[in-house]
Amino acid sequence: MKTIDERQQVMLENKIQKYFISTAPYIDQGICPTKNLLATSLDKWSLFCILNLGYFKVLRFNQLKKNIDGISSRMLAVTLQRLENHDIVARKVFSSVPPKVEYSLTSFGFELANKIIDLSNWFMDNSKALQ
Amino acid sequence: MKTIDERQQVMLENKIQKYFISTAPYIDQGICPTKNLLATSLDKWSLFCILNLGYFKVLRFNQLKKNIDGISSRMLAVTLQRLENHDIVARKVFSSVPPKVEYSLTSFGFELANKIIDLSNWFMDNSKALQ
DNA sequence: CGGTATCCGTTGCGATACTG
DNA sequence: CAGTATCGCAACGGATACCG
Repeated sequence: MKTIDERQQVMLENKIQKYFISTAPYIDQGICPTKNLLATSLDKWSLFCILNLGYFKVLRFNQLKKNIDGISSRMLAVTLQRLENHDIVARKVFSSVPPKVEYSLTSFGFELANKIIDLSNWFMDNSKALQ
Repeated sequence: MKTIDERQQVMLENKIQKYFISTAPYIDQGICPTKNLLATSLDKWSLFCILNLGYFKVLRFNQLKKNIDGISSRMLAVTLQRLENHDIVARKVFSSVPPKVEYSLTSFGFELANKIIDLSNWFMDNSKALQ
């Protein structure tokens, strides 16, 4: 059991202060960045999409659907659209018949994938409660 | 726009592989660690609880309720219980009348708070889409 | 003070069917 | 192939009332 010293505590307080200062203008407009950025980018299906695209680099719609066990067309479409709107995923359409659409991570999405997987692995290594 | 070189890609692939290997046993039991750890620890109310406890160190139930704008008793209770079950928050009961209960972060919760706030601040600094 | 119990509207999301 | 449209169930979560 590590102890939390005063210096660590002050560092955390400063970071939290920074967060509340930078989010305040959005809160005033009724927009919750916490919810819009974290919660919606880190839900279950988003995570699987990001990890799949992080691993395979480029995937088509039905390849993603096969890889992500249990996802419906609707949720995959909704999730990918949201990730595209957040500039996490890039969508490339080839105008051919039958249609072909390729999904991949943006550079922002690639950075995000790294941060998320680090957090996830830390969780798996350190959490005592997995249920 | 940074480019993603081959070395970075391979590093990410390895991390993702590690994640899928370490989660596989749970998946087989029908438990989804991704959902149970990330999604439930990082929802909107959990975040506010963690950040408040990170900032003020120790808070009582109704102090938390005042600080977290809009939360109901029910959701605060549910959220705190879940965080306690995940060993993120510690609950200390003083058997007195009227009752007094103090909440604080565990050392695991403190580490988590740091990781979450770093991710949140990175989001605020780098994301183009806040809605 | 620190919750729990209940009700109930809203949202999420899976299944199915359909389309350019 | 890559989605959209519609439906309907189930879970989430807010409001209110109540309790040790």
